[in-house]
Order: sequence, then structure tokens, then C-alpha cells
Amino acid sequence: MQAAPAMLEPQAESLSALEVESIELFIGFFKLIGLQKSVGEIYGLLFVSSRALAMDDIMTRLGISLGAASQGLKVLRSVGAVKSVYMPGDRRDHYVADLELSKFATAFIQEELKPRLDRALERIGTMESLASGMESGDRATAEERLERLKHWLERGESMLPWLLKFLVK
Amino acid sequence: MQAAPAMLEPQAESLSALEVESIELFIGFFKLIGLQKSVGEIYGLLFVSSRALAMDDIMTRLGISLGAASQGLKVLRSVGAVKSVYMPGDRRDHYVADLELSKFATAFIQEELKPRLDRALERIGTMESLASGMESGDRATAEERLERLKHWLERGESMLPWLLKFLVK
DNA sequence: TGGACATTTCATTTTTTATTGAAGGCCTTG
DNA sequence: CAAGGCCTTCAATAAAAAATGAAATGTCCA
Repeated sequence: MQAAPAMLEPQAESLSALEVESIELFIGFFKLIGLQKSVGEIYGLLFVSSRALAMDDIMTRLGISLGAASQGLKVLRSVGAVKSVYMPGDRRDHYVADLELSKFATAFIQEELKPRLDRALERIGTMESLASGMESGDRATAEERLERLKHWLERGESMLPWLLKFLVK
Repeated sequence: MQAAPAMLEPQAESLSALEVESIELFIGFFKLIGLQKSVGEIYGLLFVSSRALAMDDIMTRLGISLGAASQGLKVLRSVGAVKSVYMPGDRRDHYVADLELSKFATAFIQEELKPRLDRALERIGTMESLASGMESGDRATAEERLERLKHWLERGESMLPWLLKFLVK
């Protein structure tokens, strides 16, 4: 009755329990800051790997496609989470995880949070002009709320430099 | 050639420029903390409304379905972003935006960030045991990296209470 | 220069997530 | 206590996001 143990899963044979934990950990984390599963998978694998891996290794070990591996590495490079190291006698790029974890937080704050706060404050300017043309009752309500929102956003914005400093240590 | 101006859009006729700005602003914000578009739409509409709105009004003005309105309001109630007020002579619930913006940040930190950090630290414990059974070269690498990750996560966790205090003012 | 090999890109497919609206529960009221 | 309004739920559907892999691009030797 029992089938040959091989070929149950195409190439997932090769992930250790440690690797699985690491991958799951980083998938969760990266999702939080808006990065996709495959990016977390790749970083998680590299994080516990003591040697540099080629894209080809990554694809095979994780069972993901060429395209996903290429794009995932592109994202990781762009946030500085991964760097490529030279391997003599091998034309392929080999990647290692950059262990400066604060980079993720920094990238998130500067590329997601900050722009969004700026955009929101810009919008509030627009909304203030729009409100000024309304009839007095509604205008008062709108103006008070916009003022409040503006204060809060400015407060948030003022915290970012501090937060960055703290995270980078 | 020109058609009657009516019925170009079923019921979107009724959103003011101010409302549109507000809705877009909050959609963006809420997405950032993992809430869906319809939730942001509803809050954005309520935020600039000087009177309480029934679910029915919300559906009609935003052109969303019954289910989306119901579920969106459920989420907003659950994070305390919205409260219902009693309207004499009307059986329907009417909603107003709670203006304590810090609630969103608080909910996000306590319901998303904190649990994820806890889970990650838990995983690191597991990973440390797994690493201890490895051969010495790989073990050293893994242990050093896990230690580093743990420190960073603990540091993040230690910041949360401060962050909460700051945001709540 | 030619031809392997490595990598990127992108149209298509798959998977995931959000939305819809019909069915049903729960009140309120006549 | 029946009828009807208000709201929630959830299976079906639609929309959005991610993954796939073939084709295009680049790169390195021989």
C-alpha cells in the first residue's frame, strides 16, 4: 500500500526544520511591511544559511519559479537586505543575507510611512480650502476635524526621525 | 449627441469633493495598517460628516453593498473608530466617527505588531534548540544570527509601550 | 563572433482577498 | 403573533495580487 517515499513533493525534500521556522518567521514579518511571501521565503532561507546561495539554489530549495526568485532578489537588493558575493569559478551571482535588520524598518518608514504622511498632509490642505466654501455649520465641523487630524499627523511625522534613530541603534 | 446627464453612475452623484478627499485619505491610511478599502471608505465618509449616518445612507452614498457596509462597520466598531448614536424616531443605528485617531495606531500595535513580535520570539526559542543539534560550523553561524535577531526583536518589543504612550498623547 | 549560460521581463495563469446579495435571525409594532 | 424593517452571515462571484515560465536581454568565454 505504501508508495515509494520519493516524489511526494517535487523538490521540497531539502528544507530543514530550522529553515522552515526561519522562512515562516520572515514571511510573517515581511508581509507586515507589505512585502510578498516569496520575498520573505528567500530572506528566511538565506538568513540561516552559512554559505552564499545562487538564484538557482534558491528556486530549487524553495520550489519557486525563476521569475519569483529573480523578482524577490531584486526587492531584497533594493532594500539592502541581501548582497551578492563573488564566488571564484562560478559565473552565477551568489547571495547572502545582510544581517542589519534595521534596514527593513528603515526602508518601511522612509518608503511607505513617510510618503503617506506627507501625502495626507497635502490632502488636508486641499480639504481646508474645500471646507472654507461650505455653509457655516458644516464648515465648523469640518474645520475642527481637519485641524485635529493635521495635529495628529504632524505629531506622527515628528516622531519618525526619533524612531529611525532608535531602530538603527 | 449628449445623453441626459442622469444615470451615468448609479448613485455616486452625491459625494462632494471634500468627501472624496477624505475617503481617499483614509483608504490609504487604513490599507497601511491592513484594513480593507471599504473600511477606509466608510470612515472617510463619516469623518467629514456633521451628522450621524445610517448603514443605509453609507451604502447608498458610497455605492457599496449591504454586506460590505455591515462588515466594514463591524470592523470599525471593533477598533473603536466609530460609535453609534441614538436617533429618536428611527429604528436604524446611526454612526459617527470617533475622532480619537490614536485608536487606530493603538489597535494596530496591540493586535498586529505585538502578537507578531511575541510569535517571532517564540519561534527563535524553537530555532535555538534546532540549531544546537547541528554540526559545529553551521551551528555557530545559526546561533550568532539567532542571537542577533533576538536582541533586535526584544529591542523592538521594549519600544512598544513608549510608542503607545506617545501616540495616545 | 558565436553560443552557451545567467538573469530579467512580462503576458498569462493561478491564488488570494474582497465584495456581493440572498437567506435568515432578531426586533419592533400594529 | 404576524408582518415588515434592520442587520448579519456566508456561499458564490468578482477583483486584485502574486507566481509562472517562455521569450528577450545581457554576459562571459573560446
